[in-house]
Amino acid sequence: MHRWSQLFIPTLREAPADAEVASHKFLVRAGYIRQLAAGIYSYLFMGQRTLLKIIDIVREEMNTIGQEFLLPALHPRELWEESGRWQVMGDTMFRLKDRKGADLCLGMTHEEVMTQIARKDLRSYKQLPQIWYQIQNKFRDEPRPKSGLIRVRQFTMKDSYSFDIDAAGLDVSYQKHDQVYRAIFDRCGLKYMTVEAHSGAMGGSQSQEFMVMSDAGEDMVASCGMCGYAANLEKASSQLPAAQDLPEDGAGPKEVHTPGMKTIEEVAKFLDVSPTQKIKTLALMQLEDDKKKPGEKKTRPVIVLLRGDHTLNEAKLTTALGGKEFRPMHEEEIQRVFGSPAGYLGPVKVPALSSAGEEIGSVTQRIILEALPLMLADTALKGRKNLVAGANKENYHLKNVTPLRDFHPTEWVDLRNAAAGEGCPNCGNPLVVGTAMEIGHIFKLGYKYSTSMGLSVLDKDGKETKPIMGCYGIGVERILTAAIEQNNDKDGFWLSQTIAPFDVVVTPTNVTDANLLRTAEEIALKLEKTGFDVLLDDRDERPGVKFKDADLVGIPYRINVGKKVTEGKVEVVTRSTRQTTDASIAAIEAQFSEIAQA
RNA sequence: CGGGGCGUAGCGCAGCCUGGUAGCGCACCUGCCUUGGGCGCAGGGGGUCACAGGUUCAAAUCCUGUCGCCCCGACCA
Repeated sequence: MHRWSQLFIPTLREAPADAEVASHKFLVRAGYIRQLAAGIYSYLFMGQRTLLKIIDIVREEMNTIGQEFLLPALHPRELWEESGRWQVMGDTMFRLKDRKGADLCLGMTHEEVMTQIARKDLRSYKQLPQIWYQIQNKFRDEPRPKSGLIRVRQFTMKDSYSFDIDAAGLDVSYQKHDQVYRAIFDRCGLKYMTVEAHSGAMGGSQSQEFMVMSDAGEDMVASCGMCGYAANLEKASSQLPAAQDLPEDGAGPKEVHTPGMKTIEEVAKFLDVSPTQKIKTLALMQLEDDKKKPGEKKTRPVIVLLRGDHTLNEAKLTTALGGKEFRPMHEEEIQRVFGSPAGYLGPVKVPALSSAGEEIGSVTQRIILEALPLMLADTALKGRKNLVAGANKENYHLKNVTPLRDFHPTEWVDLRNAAAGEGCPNCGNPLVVGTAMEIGHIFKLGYKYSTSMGLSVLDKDGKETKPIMGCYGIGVERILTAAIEQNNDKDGFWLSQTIAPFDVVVTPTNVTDANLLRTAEEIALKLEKTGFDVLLDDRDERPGVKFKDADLVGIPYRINVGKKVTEGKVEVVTRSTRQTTDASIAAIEAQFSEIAQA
């Protein structure tokens, strides 16, 4: 039994001024955490106790499908050079040097180390499949840590990695994780949803995120209440109602004078057309490492065409560009490619790689083709007619612009952001867009690390084969923050009994009354014997102080030991509902067990 | 990295404009009192006013620089 009077639970009456979201305010006020630096927190008694309970659940469930490892947090540079990520990770990676001057980093994820182990000791297909996991600290020098424990620079992650002989095997490992993750989040008492996720720069592979809807989150999720479709906005698509085309006005593109009109809105209003009848032309520059000149970037113009009222989805564009970075064109680059200042850009008569599939003949020809701008048109423009676009001439726009007649995009791609109210891609029901917090992610990696780091085993036929990998993550602290975001009121928060630091706090209203204190101690001992985690609030404080603290600190039940003791009764209070039930002291084990689960 | 805000006692803040003994509430310690929703009374401890430099007889206050923290954006396997 823990006695509050002897514990360090530094509760605060007021939230720190710099806390914005509920979980941050309450974690500090309840004495769970204290800040050390931006995005770096100490976990105190109550916080650590809760996190350990979460970890117990994660471990128990993960042990049903995998084996627990513990990898180093400190990694040599060479390992990350092999996968190419020493460069890719940029400033997000914490880097340091040892006494000999050798470069090291703090692990932000562990694909490299896991693959290195697999590479050394996996020899045969007979050893597959394998699922290896660990629960460990991750270090990421985030550009902007924020919202208490929600985005931090050091945190606990359960990360697992699967190795399978083929894609069918990976499917099984992936499904196992899906099942286990659901079991974990269910047991932690979270309301969550799963969404299709952007697969990142590597493209193609399947990926699913576990999301908790919350304004404190950092992701946008589009979902359908009818058929259950849900996707991260980075990935979501939608059905659009047919847009009205303008009537043909003469033959072919026609210049119109639009003096000083630069924005879609201005031009649409001036010409009395809808933005849906306009083409939005974005001038971007793709960046790629120059193999001939290390450290320098090779550029290639990318022209993106969207319907006037749509916005570019950068994740989708990154995927379309095969994971390459991009940036907006500089003014002089726009002049060079379009021959016009920004504000009057359009696709007509701009030299770009056409989709007509030019035969790649001579070397010279290939070099020319590789230098041509890419023109990527959003699928919402497909089949449209008589649109308005910039004329690539200052103060002029073009009417009657029809795709495939007046310009030929390199490729048609889904590049736009889906928006609330648009039709679900599966069933057409209007989509809802909301804010969410990511608590887990399962991801089919494919052969990225097997290839870059040279992992192979012998198959049945004695032939070298690359195992296919998956990786799977859970943010341990995010389970706690999500739970608090979901379950709080003005006085504090309540956790599911499975993860709360204690099941119940026993509160004698006055410890100077020997009878009350003794009764409370007896109840606490009995409940502890029954299997509950019990906190006895034996502090010599007024009842109001103890009730306020009990409401604050996340414990799901409270037992008031007060004046009804003379009748042989105490009160059991459920924190979430504040429902109060009288229980008999003599039968407290049974009566409390009926309300809570032992 | 761009924009904004803030650094004064453990927490929340005032004082700064107009330079002159560093304050308030909560928390903390002692005593009395009180005991079902952050009691009351009395006494008390605690601060290099983020740091460095400058101006001045005198700097929390004015000037310059640096650092830290928060928010918005950019960024984010």
